Amino acid sequence: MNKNFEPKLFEKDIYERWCRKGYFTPKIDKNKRPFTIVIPPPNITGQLHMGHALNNTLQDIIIRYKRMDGYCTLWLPGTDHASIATELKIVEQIQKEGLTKESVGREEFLRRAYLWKEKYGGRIVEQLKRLGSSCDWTREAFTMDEKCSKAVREVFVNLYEKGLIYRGNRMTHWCPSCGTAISDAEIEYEEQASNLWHIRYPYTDGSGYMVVATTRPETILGDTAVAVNPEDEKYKSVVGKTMNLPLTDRVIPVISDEYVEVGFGTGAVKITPAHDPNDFEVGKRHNLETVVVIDDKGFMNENAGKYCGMTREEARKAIVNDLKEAGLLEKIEPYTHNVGVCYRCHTAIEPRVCEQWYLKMEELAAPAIKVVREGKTKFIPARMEKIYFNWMENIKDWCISRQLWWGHRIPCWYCDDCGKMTVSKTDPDVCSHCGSKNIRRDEDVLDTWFSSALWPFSTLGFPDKTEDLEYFYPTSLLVTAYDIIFFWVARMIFSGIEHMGETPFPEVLIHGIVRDSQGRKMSKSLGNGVDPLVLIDEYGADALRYSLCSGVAPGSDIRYSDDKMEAARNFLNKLWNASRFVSMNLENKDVSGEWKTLTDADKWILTKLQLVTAEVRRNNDKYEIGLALAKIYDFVWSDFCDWYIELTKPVLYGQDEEKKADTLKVIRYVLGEILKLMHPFVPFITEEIWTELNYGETVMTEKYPVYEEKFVFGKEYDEFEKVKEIITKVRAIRASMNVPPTKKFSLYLGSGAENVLNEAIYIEKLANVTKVASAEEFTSEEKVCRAATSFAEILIPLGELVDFEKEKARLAKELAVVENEIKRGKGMLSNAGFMAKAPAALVEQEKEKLRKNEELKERINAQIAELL
RNA sequence: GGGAGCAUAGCUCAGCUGGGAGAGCGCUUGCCUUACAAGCAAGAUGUCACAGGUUCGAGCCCUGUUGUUCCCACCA
Repeated sequence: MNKNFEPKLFEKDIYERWCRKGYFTPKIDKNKRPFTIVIPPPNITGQLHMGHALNNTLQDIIIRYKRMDGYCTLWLPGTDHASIATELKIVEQIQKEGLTKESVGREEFLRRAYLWKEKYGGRIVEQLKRLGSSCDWTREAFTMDEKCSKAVREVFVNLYEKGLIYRGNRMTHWCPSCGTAISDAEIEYEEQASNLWHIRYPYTDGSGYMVVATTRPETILGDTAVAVNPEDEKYKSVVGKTMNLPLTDRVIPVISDEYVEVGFGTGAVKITPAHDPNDFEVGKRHNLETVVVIDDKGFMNENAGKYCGMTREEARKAIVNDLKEAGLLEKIEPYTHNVGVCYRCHTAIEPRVCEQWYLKMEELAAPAIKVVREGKTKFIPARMEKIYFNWMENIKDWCISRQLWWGHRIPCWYCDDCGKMTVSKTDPDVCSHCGSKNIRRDEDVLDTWFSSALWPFSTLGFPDKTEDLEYFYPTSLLVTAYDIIFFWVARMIFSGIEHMGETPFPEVLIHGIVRDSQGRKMSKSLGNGVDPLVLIDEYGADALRYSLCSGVAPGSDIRYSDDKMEAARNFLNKLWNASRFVSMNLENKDVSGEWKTLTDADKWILTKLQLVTAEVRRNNDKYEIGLALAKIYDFVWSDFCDWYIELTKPVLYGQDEEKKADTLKVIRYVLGEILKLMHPFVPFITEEIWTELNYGETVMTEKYPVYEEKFVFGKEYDEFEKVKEIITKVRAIRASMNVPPTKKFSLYLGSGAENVLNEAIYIEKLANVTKVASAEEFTSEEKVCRAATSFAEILIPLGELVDFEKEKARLAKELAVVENEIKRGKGMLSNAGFMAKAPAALVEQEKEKLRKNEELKERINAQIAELL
């Protein structure tokens, strides 16, 4: 084995071997319980970022743990076609050739998109592999593959036939840059510093003007009324009057509507039904005309007169200018407000009235709320359910059509003769209503999330009743970040219930996002992103996995830092070297067969191993990955390396061959259990050591360790804790007395430490003393340093090295600590309330503690007396 | 406007059903001890944000306050 842990040397080979051996592919076994996770499919346009790394590491840890724990595990991977994102890439490519999307046509566009997908769509998959993800690649899916497309079509038609999917002419969020409608969930709000422009609207009767405040002067051209609150005294007399709409020759009325808030702005609101959702509603109530002035690309249209052809921004400037010149601009007030932007391209959303497809949500949401209320789907942590309920209970109909080409084309045909729609699972040749051949297919595609919503069953073969669907659905767990609870989790839940009759997963593990070392979100614009692939190159996939998961708690964000990467790498290096120690000692040794006799040190580590195994399992079962890792870290570094390995040295470097063989068997066994315990978290290094030390073909398919009563030795464990205490005490004295490491001395143990004398060999080696004997044997006149442990006194003849002042100070300090403890204990035990109400075991424990402390105090006092 | 999270060592964070404050990094001191200096040993460091309350007992439970981060809604 190499002196240092160098993951580059083996990660790739190991992953290839796992794939080749088919370890990731489950064999359906009705006698086993399935455990299924479907991957949150990354976009084909995506590159692995830290969020993916965290998300997939968590899934891999859980799936590897369950696999080792005897489940028939399936981690089903795949990718998402990412309608808008991919379409933008292709458009960009086409533009580079000086062409446009329209000029190349739909067919050619799609051909190019598929080519692009073939070429780049697999990038992220390869990157997931580098993380060690144990996905079943034989079942890899793609939201636009045949299987998933069939499911989409089936679901669309069923929902349409049930009347849940409908076409409607409504106010829609429109992204002028992407050129498509988007759903409510796809809008983000950004706070932007802007102005409230106060504009004078002159009355037609020449009786002056009314001042209207707006944040969007460019929409003036689309105004069809000005509204005031009916209760507003200020305006009661003007309702019904008409006014000249500035910069146009149109005349609009003053109307009254509850929507207007008295006291905000000027109390008068210009109404632009075509370009504002609230105004649209007002317009409907008052039968106002809808004048569209901005087109689908964000340019002013022919209704905008001289401003036609300008962008929204240019028009705003020009209009404000013209208003100023016309003397109609009362004032400009700085104003900060939230502007809705497209979550993909961050362009300001333009609300627009247009014909789109919608999914009626009320009926679908109700049972989806119910399953979570009833605990049939649990969010971990539970507080995430509030986010879910808040969204589901206020849900609006979902706009599912997109004016794009890359995606699932809506299976609806319009008849040019009878004008009716044909919606069908198979492509029709004729109109299903009149039989006409003059039918055209809808141009639009479905929202990407429409197909993602079906992911837990579309990937398993739905609508066909496949063996996979039968066995693996419902899946067992979904692991995702909180930012896509609305986009994805909620929609999968109602889709699963609607189409499969069952919630798609009983548990949803929500994790946070990865931030930079200062707690900021990683973003392209800040340039603070960290590339997980670079980290894998530098530190190895295991170190990345470890650093992402140590200290991770469900639902909370984590910070990335180089320090954490180094800490992870150091820990793995520690494991590596511990294994190297075992490996070197095993050379040319026969360790087959059972061990014969166990030393107390062996029993101590075996007991400790059982305790940590039980705890790690408990944490794993609750998906408390961070806690499990912390316990493993402690056990491996402190107990195994710092104590047990050191304890084996006196034996391994000694002459007793039989003892040596037994010790080797124990250390080899404990290391093997460690490798199994750690494998789900750091799969590569554990596999490398496993095969390097000839434990077997792979650790991946080993049984995850269980707590074994037969390896728990309570008495010896307690006894050995005493040995450790003595060693620690002697080392501390050596340090505080400035005794050089080369200076050796003897050690005498007082009454209470009789049993510990049997373990002298360990104390000699680890505390660096020449001999350990009973205090009764100490007869020398030499100056001696006395110290107290919790169970006995110890004597160290240090001769001239004993410094009375230092000794006095040390003992005084120890005395103070003990006296404080005694005070605390006495306080508790003399408290009537405590004695009456505290559990009996606790009272006993306190009594025992007090007794021990009083003994300790006596010992220290005796030492102080001795000193004087 | 509605809701949620967080506040513990210099930094990053653990702390399970209330019962003597923890880890990593950093810091101090001494060590190249034949697994590992990416290491070993020994240390120092806390008004558990603040104010009340419940309790025999509160970092943990309740109420309020402050600071901070986020989500939802979106009034021109």
